[in-house]
Amino acid sequence: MFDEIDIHILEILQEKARIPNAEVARQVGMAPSAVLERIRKLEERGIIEGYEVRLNPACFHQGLSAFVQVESDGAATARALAEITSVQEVHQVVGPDGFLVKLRTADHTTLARILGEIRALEGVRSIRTQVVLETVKETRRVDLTEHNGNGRH
Amino acid sequence: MFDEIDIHILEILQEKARIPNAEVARQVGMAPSAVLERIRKLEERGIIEGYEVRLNPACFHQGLSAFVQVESDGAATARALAEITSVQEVHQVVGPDGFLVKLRTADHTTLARILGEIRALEGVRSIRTQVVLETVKETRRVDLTEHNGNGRH
DNA sequence: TCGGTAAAATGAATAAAATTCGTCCAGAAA
DNA sequence: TTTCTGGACGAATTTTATTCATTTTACCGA
Repeated sequence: MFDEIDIHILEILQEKARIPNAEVARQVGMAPSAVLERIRKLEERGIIEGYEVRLNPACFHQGLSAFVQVESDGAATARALAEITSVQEVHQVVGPDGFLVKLRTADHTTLARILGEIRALEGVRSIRTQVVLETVKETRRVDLTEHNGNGRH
Repeated sequence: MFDEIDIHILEILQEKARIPNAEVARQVGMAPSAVLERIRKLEERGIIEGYEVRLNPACFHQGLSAFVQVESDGAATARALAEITSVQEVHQVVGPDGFLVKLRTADHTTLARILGEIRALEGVRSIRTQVVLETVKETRRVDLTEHNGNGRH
C-alpha cells in the first residue's frame, strides 16, 4: 500500500500540512515532481482524506465540550444527531447506551438547548451527559511509527 | 478579533487547507498579499493553530475505536494517559468517572493490552470501556456561520 | 544471467504562486 | 485640519508547482 518514503511524507504533512511541496521534497531528499506524484497517489487511494486548518475553538465561542450517552437504536437517530451542528462526533457503541455523542457549544445555556433537542429526537429513550472540565489531550494524529519497518502493506 | 473576511478565509481553509493562497485571494476577492497578511495574523494570534492532513485510520491498522471512562483523580493520571500513543483524547469530566479517554487501536488484542495498561496506572480505581461499532460522524470543524454578522469579536 | 517491461525518479522548462516592499487610502486621534 | 495608523494594492523578484521527455530501478520470465 505504501512504503517508508510515503510514511515520511505523511509524517511531515501531519505536522505541517500547508508547507510547500518543494520543502517536503527537500526533507525526504527527492525531486519535487516525484513527491508530488506520491502525494497525488496517496490522495487517489483515499489514504489522505484531506487537509484541514486547526482552529482554536475558544476563539469562536465554542469553549464548552460535553459527551452524551444517547440510549436509542436505529440509524435514523444517528443521522438526526449527526445533523445538529454542535454535534462533532456520533459513535455507535456496543451496549445499551446506543450512541456516544461529542458536543461543542458556546456555554451552558446552549448546551441545555442542544440536550433538549437530543432528548426530543424520536427513538431516544434517555440520555446521560458528561460535561468536560478540561481537555488534557486532543489529537487525531495517526501513529505512523509502526509502519517504518515494513516496505509493503 | 476578526471580521467577515477573516471568517471567509477560515471557511475556505477549513474546507481545503492546502489550496494556494492565490486561490483563496481569488475567492475572497482580494490581493494575494493582503490575504497572506491576514492569514499570518490569524496564525500569530493563535486563532489558527495549525494545518494538518486528515488520514484514513483504517489504512494504518487503526480501525478500532473505544471510549474509556477512567475513575480516578489527580493530574498525574491524566498525564500518564496522555502519554499512551493509542490515546487520542483525554478529557476531565464532571462527576465520579474522572476522565473520559478516546482510544484508537488496530484490533481487540491491542485494545485489551492498552486497557490493561490503563488499569495498571497509579490512582486508577476502575475503568469502563465502550467499544465503537461504527462512527457515524467525526468532525472537528468549528461552526463559523454564527460569526458572519458581527464585525468585531 | 540476461533481456524485457513497468513503475518510479530525475531534471529541465514553463506557468503559477509566494513573498517583499513602496505607495496609497480611509478612518481615528490630536 | 493635520497627523498617525492599519490595511490593501500592485509591481517586482524569488520560489514553487506542474508537465513531460528521459533515465533509472526493480522485478519477472526465459
